[in-house]
Amino acid sequence: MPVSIIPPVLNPDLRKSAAANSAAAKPKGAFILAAEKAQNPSLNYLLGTLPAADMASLSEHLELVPLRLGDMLYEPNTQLQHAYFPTSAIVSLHYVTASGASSEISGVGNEGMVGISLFTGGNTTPSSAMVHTSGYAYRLERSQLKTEFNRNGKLQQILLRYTQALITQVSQTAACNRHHSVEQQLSRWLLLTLDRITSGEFVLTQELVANMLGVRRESVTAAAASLQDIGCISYRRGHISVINRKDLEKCSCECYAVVRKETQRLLGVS
Amino acid sequence: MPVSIIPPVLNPDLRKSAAANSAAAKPKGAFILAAEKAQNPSLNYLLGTLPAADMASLSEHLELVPLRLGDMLYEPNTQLQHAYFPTSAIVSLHYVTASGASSEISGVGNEGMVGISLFTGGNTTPSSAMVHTSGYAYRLERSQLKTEFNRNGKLQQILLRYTQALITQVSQTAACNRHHSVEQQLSRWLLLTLDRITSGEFVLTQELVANMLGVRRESVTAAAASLQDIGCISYRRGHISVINRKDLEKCSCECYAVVRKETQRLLGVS
DNA sequence: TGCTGTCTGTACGCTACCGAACATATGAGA
DNA sequence: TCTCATATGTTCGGTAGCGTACAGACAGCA
Repeated sequence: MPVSIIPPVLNPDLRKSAAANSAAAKPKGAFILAAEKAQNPSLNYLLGTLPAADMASLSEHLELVPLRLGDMLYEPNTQLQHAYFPTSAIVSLHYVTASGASSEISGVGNEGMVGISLFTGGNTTPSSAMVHTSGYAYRLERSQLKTEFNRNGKLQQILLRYTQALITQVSQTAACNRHHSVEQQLSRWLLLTLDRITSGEFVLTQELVANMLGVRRESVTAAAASLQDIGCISYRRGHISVINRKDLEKCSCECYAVVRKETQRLLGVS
Repeated sequence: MPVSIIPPVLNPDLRKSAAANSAAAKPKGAFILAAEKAQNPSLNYLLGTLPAADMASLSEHLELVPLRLGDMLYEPNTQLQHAYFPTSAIVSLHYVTASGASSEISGVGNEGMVGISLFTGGNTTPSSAMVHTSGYAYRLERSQLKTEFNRNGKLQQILLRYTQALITQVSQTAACNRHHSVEQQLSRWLLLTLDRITSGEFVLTQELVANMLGVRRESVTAAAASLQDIGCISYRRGHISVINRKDLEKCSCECYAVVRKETQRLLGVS
């Protein structure tokens, strides 16, 4: 039953103080994607919807940090110190069972935020947050987030809406885990992830995807081979590319469409 | 694949105006449980935590309604008109797939509220809310809930904490659906439901439980028989009784304990 | 008391997915 | 260019849960 998870990477950048705000512009972060454009908070949809005035007061507290594959943003029942607003990174919220098996609860990309529990008041959760696609995120200190949230402005409004979008995604994951095949779930996962990146190609192994879905690596291999035969995707060692998005949507269960539609409706984005 | 759901019951009580506030004391509601004590908003934990002052302003807007097995409190993508705070009723939030199969996303009893999306701002959800244990709930009109929530008082605080508890339960359902056996899931579901009632006996069919878990009725029959053999539960046509709670906890996966612990931590109850 | 609808028990073949073991092939780094 | 860690391919038996079908048994009601 135990499914091996990527060994957590200690990303020294994540330990730096806010003083080292420009760290991301230095080599340590630059390796992630050389061609990546200069980062900007508004690349995150939640931050992007804030009026200029709100953003002005917030921006001095936002710290750009590079997130790398395997970085743990939080672990079960440990106090979160920051909320993360991904711009190009993608984070997986997942739960690891007592027997060591894992499964993703929800993904978080540039449409969302990691650290809901900071403003709901719980501060910790039984789940973990792991980076599965390297990139950048802006982070905000715990106390700052709480302060901003309690201003009852646009940030509170959009975070509450995002919370509902998150609940929708988690709910859909629950139903999907119950009723849909691995191939359908793989299609759903690829589509949801595709919506969070710009490139159309994923840099990840089938083993990692298997951990996300909570299935065996072999099951992912079989499903991926099937999708490749149909011509939806193509893949090679450590890479997956979506070739035909329309066909991939046909291979997915409705869960993808439900989540996407709700996310668009609630946040006005995708 | 299609799993038949109980045909939605049109509960005339739910259509009455606030003027018929005392409806619950009349025969229509009385049948539910003759021995049931007079209802009181503080039987719901969320309402129960409110300071007297907050409660005073709220209580005039709270309407006691009887909820009966099969009542639908909301359906996918339709505007909610009320938030419900169960006292003795239990509601199932569930999703019905495109092929007609259903599975529970979370249960809501006297520890919670049905209608989160009213204050998050979405107003609708892709899921449904169906009563699976008859009883009572206090309800609050949509606009009243929003007004109260935006006061930024204790109600907002406790609702945000409840939202996190809900996310925990949904997340755990997702992981449980992926990794645990029907017998473990049945045990978890019975325990969670047991925490929401006072009697120790459930009035429900195996078919209904199967719809909740999203599995076949026969799978529930087998799991229930197994639990009965062990001596955890006993059941007869339309009734399930928990005989030995400790043993039932041993038959459950850790998901029950995780949800219960988090609920207690976040709400200080259950 | 007897009828009847509904709830529960049982059986059968089937399929998807699991667990384990091992073969092959890729590509990053020496 | 070669090496080797690691990613992917393949196989095989096992099993949990599904879909279907039907039998028995309970309980509400006439």
